[in-house]
Amino acid sequence: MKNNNVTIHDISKALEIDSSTVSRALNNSPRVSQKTKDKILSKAQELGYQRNSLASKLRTNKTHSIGVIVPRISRHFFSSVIAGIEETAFEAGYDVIICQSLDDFEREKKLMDTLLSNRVDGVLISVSMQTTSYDHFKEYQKQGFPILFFDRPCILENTTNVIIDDYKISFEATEHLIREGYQNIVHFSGPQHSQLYQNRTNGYKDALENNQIPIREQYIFESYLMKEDGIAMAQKILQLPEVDAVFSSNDTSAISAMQYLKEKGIRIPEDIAFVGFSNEPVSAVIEPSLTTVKQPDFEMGKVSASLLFEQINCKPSQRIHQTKILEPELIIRNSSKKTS
Amino acid sequence: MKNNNVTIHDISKALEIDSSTVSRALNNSPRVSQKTKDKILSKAQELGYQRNSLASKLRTNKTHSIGVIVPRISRHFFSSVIAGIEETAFEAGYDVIICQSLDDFEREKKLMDTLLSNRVDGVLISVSMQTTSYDHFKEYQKQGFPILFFDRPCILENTTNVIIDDYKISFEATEHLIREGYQNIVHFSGPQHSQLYQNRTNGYKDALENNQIPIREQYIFESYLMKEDGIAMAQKILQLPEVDAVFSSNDTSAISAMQYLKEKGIRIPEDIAFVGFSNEPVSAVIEPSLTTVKQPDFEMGKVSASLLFEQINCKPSQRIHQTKILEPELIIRNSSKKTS
DNA sequence: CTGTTAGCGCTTTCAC
DNA sequence: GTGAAAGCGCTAACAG
Repeated sequence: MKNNNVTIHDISKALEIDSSTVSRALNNSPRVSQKTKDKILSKAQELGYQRNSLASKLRTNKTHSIGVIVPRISRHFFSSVIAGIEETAFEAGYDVIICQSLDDFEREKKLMDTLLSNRVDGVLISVSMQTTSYDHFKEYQKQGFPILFFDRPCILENTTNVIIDDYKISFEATEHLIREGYQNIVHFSGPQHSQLYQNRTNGYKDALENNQIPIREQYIFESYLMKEDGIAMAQKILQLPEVDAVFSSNDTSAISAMQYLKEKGIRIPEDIAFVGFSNEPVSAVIEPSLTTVKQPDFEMGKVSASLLFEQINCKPSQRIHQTKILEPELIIRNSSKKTS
Repeated sequence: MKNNNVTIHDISKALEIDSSTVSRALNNSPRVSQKTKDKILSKAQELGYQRNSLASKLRTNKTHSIGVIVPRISRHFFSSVIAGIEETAFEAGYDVIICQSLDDFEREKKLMDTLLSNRVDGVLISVSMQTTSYDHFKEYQKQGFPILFFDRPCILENTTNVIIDDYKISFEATEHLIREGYQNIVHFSGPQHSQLYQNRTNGYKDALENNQIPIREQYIFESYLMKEDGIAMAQKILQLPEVDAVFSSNDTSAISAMQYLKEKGIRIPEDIAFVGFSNEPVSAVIEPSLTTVKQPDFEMGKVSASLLFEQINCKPSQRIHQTKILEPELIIRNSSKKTS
């Protein structure tokens, strides 16, 4: 039976080679002869040696790990971003520690703290919905700790952000519906205190205005991304008989709305057009043949991670802070032109 | 501007109190007077002290963290399990490190290694589809390291597992369809080298046999949980005109099958009954009014985490290994009785 | 190419 | 109630 606590010193003793040489061999240093390396490696194997990363991290002050904080990993958008992050991190030899804030501000702060006390080299974060104060982030950053905000940007100056052009794509999606002949377009949005959802709503509004269509506030449905909000949306939409199209910038609620309607046996008329953000695979199932907004989720992960690594490998004083804007894509599968 | 590298020694010097007392105070030891505690705490705040967990973990040989390895966090089943794990871990004061193997055996081994070298106190794992050899797990366990397998059990003796009674629920689901009048029931399954999917297929087969319905091998669709498999399934099902019901124990592929059919403009006849494992929110959207298998995902997370903590807080020699079986639920929303 | 030595930041016995 | 001192396991000058 192997012993769990084999250290380089045990190997050192067994072989009568100094522990520093053992350490070098284990790290594949060119300053150790192949012969000694082989001896050490096979002894390590034999004794069941398992490196203690804690000790090495403590000593070197480099952890080769980054933290990622997202509201919920179950949201398809975020798990795709994480896939992108992991791919880039893997190539760069970094470990990724994934955490979920559950959109809870206190939890988010606690997670930041845990990550920092574990000395991750940097953090990628999509802040919680509840987050309105960015002061503590600023504090960390001032200390030279690399933080990158993705999807939900930090409103402060001199921060690094990777975001999506929500305004533009929402404008385009809405204009698309208008061009197809729809006039009574409902907008499923998210929490309006969120910059991100505000941008989407503004894109929608401006597209209407740009086409001389009046903006009706009762056509804009706010939501807190909960199941109940989706149900409320579904109930509201039934009371607006003139509606002929939906632009959803919030699939989470759109899905529960659909689900609710289906459960009640209510069928949304075929001639109501639906344009959604295809975060969840669900939207593809709901209306796979219709227009969707394809978010650059995986790409966002890759871009964010590379930018963070740039920051990490750069002296705090020389870091360039920027806001990178990624473009979603409007995928028009077939025409949903109004027939009536 | 705060300094990133404030240690207990800096506090110690500033206050002329020994660092050991500072350490005790920071850990809220009863052996320090309230007065000194207050002084130390406020100084720590002032200097922007941030504990170095690496050092403390190294010293105490306790990390208060556990690792979780799942194939993919984007699968709804797994993110629900993780939610359960995190809830229980949080209550117990443990950190959770989430990793995805992407169903890649080599990656899984590497992740195990990383977790171990970071000295997590235990690991919860749902092994990758590719995993056929469990020897390395056994090795770790022999060394007294607590490992718990969930969802996809370890076939070896003396391991702790938390699984779902797949056979039973598949039997019940199939019998339900038979009772409703269906005879030509297709089964969407997963990789047949996986015990889990075998159990599901066996449940399906035995239900047919139990009702004197012949088992037709061409009615059983294997899948590797990839999008292409779903498409292949969809194509196959179109060539079996007598099919009147589907029992899907693999929503991932079922969804892409549905999606493919929708994209092609093919409608599955209304009188084909569908019973699925409702892991993904999608199935609820596809057929929210029909029967589904509700898996105890969140519960599985809670149960698994508690069992792991029991193992952790128990000497290796005194650990009791068991296999806990959780029961899914057949949710019959309304009758899908055959009308023809 | 290998050994000596010091120390990363923290905790914990043992004194007093 | 507080201090002195040792050491967790590893790495990195520096020396030879």
